[in-house]
Amino acid sequence: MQSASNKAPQEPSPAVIKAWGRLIRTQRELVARIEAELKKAGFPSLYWYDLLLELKRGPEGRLTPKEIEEAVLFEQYNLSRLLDRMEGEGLVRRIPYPGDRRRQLIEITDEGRALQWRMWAVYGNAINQFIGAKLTDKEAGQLSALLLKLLQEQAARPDKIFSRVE
Amino acid sequence: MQSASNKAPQEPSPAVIKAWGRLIRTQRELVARIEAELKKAGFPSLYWYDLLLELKRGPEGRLTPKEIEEAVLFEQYNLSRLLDRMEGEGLVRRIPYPGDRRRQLIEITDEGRALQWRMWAVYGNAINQFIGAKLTDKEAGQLSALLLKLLQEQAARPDKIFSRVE
DNA sequence: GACGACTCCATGCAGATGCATATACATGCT
DNA sequence: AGCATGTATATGCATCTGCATGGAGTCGTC
Repeated sequence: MQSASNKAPQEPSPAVIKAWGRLIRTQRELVARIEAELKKAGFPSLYWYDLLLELKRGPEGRLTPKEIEEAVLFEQYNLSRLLDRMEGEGLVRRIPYPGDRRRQLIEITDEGRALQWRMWAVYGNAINQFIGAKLTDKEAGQLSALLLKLLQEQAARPDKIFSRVE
Repeated sequence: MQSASNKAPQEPSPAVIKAWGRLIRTQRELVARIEAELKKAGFPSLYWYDLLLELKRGPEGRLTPKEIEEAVLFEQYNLSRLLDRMEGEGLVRRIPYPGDRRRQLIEITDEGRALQWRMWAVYGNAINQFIGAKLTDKEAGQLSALLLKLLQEQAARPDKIFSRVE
């Protein structure tokens, strides 16, 4: 019985360890470089950008905080305060959610849209420089596919199922 | 003249944008999951682990702060204070650097080694669960190779060189 | 329609981070 | 030697984050 489902700690294979190390390091490095570009241009951080972009894509430029949380992987308390700041800068607006007074809708303002747009000029350029210049489109596709596998839930493990006759 | 080397902002290709999005998101998600495992087991964050591991690998378990900075991509001021805390916990020790009194050597203590070891039981298991279970070793190798390309400096762009006759 | 359980968002407080700058030492130039 | 310049680490202060908890509103059940 080789595939016991108990909790015995499993040493990952060297290839897996290496891939994880590279993943964490590459992301940190690239984020640092890109953030530096944004800062150099006088813009706020990537989090602000992600949030603005997500809102812009939402129906009528609106999403609930809960939706934003999932979309950009933010902590609830953190998002709440980020929205305070962004509202203070006039980038978003809190409006009541019809039919449920616990919730609210966050709406991107014209100013918010404009900022997202201006940031993209810098951000897109940085992506191009730090990623586009290093990978062909084909390689980028392979990378996407591999990363997708990491995000996917263990889909009921169809492997070995065939061995369970009946 | 299609490959001008001026600074005109270049829109990255869709494949590249997608790859970048996946990279940033996958890393955040996996780090969050792994950090959650560590916390659940009562351990400090991955930064502490990385630092301890790096020290352990250094000659006699010692590195200068400068070396650590590069190895784990920490900000200087940040590292300085992290070392305060870790020293307070008895995990590392600051010792003078022979021949240069500006510098210092950070030495991992037995306690530090022990913590790194205990954390690995949880960390390794998490890596196995979140990465090892999703990728074959071959795929992990491909992922490593692609990520490596992203970290490598632009090696003198040998493409298109052949078109410059003479 | 009232109570308990739950969901959504906000917030007080402690601790961590970013930024600018300080401190201490080293090194090179004249 | 003396001074300007550079390198290594620390720190004051403002801001941001994490954690626990609070307050308001909803929903199901009786």
